[in-house]
Amino acid sequence: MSKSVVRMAPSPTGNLHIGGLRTALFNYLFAKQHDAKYILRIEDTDRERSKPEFERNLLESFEWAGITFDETHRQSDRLELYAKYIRKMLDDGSAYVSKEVPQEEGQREEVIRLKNPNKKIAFDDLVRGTVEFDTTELGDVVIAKSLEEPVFHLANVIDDHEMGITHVIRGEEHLSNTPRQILIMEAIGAKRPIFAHIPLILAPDRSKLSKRHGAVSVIEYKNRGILPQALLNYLALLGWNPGTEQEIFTLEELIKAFDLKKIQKGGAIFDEKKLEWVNKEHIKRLPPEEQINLLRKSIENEPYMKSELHLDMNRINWKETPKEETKKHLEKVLSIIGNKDEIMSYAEREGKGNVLWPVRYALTGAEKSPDPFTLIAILGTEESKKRILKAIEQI
RNA sequence: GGCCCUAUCGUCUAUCGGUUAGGACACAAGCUUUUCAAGCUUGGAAGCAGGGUUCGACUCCCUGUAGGGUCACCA
Repeated sequence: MSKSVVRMAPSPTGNLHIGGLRTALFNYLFAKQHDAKYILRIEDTDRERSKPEFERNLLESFEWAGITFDETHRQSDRLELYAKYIRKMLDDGSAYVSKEVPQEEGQREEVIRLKNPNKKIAFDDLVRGTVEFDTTELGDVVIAKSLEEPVFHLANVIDDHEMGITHVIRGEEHLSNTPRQILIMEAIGAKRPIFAHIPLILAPDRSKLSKRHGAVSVIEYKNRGILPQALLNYLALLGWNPGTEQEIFTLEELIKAFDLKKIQKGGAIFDEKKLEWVNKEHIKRLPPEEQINLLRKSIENEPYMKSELHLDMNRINWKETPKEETKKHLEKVLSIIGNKDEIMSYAEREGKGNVLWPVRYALTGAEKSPDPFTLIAILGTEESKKRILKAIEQI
C-alpha cells in the first residue's frame, strides 16, 4: 500500500483560529497513525487579503501547539504550475475564456471558466457517508482571473493532485465546494482523494465562530495561559470521542485513540468553561516545578508580589484564635520554614486554620492567594521568613 | 430563496431496536476548621414534532420544524 498524504491548507488572511487548529490537529493525528506525509500549504492566491504577518501567525501558532509538518509550500511560488494547467484546459476545451460585463469595481472583462459538463456527482465522505449533488446549478465556475491568477478551487485541486494528497480532511464549510472541485479534478485528470468533512465549531449562540464572540485566535489562548496540550485535547473532544470515558489525553494518547469514523456530524459549541477544566487537569499532571512556575507567572502582578505589605492585625487571626496563640504558631512555623512536612504535621496538631491562615496572611496580606506552601516556594524561604517575622513584630 | 449537512440534559457526548437513557463540563446543596483553588457527597437536568415499519423505537423510513454550511473574479 502506498503512503498516504494529507495536508493543511490555510489562507494567510487572518490569524489562525481554533477551528483551523482543530482541522490541523485532525490531519496531524491521521498522519501520525497512518505514517502519512503531512504537508502545510499556504494558500495565498488572494493577493489582496493575504498578508505576511498572518502567515507568521499561522506558523507561530502551529509551532506553539506542537503541530509539525513534513513539508511547507506556498501557492504564490507555484504560479507557473497553475498556468500550465490552465493552458492545457484551454487547449483541450475543458475551460474557456469568458467575456464579462463587470458588475463591480475591479472585476475583469475576461475571466477563465470551467466548461461544466452538467452532471450528477456523488462522493463518499468518511464523516457523512455518500453525498450527492447535481452540478447543473453551479454553472460554468470561474477557475482563474488570468493565466497567472488562479482562483482557490483551481489551485487547491491542482496542488492536491500534484502533491498526491490521498485524504482531504477539512471543515464542513467546504462540503458544498466539493462537487465543483471534483469537476475540476475530472477536467485535469486528477484522482479523487478520500474526503472527510469535519463539523464546524460554533459560538455559544450556535452561530459561526467569529471575532465578536471573543478570543478565537490560537495565540490568544496561549497568552491566556492555556497549555497547548490542553487546547489540543479539548479541540479533539469537540466533535470526537473515543467511545470510552477518558477525557484527558496527551498528544500521544490522542494519536492512539483518534478515529475519523467516530467524528460527530453536527457542529459543536465551544465551551470556554470546559476548556478551563481540561487545562486544569493538564496542569495537575505537570511536574511540581512547572506548576509552580505557572502559578508564579499568574500571580506576578498581584500587589503582594510587587510592593510592601500592609497587614491588618485584625485579620491575621483565624476566627477566634487569640493573638498570643497566633504569634506562637507563626514563631513555630518560622523555625521550621524549610520543612513542609513538619509544618503540616504541626498544623494538623494545632488546627490547620489556626496555623495556616495566619501564615498565608502574613505572606500576602491578601484575602485570596495560593496556599502558604506554594507561596513559600515562590517567594523563597528568605523572603518568606522576612515577611513572617514582620508580622510577628506587629502582633 | 435553491442545494447540501445536521438534530439526546444549558454545553460536549454514550447508546450499533429491548437501558431506571450513562459520563463529563456547568449549575445547586452539603462536607472537609488552609482563603481561593482543589477534593468528596448528593441533586436537578435530555431523546424537536407528527406519521409510519416493528411484538418493541432515541435508535430504521417519510414529512414538517429548527440550526448550520454554501450559492464570489474569498479561501
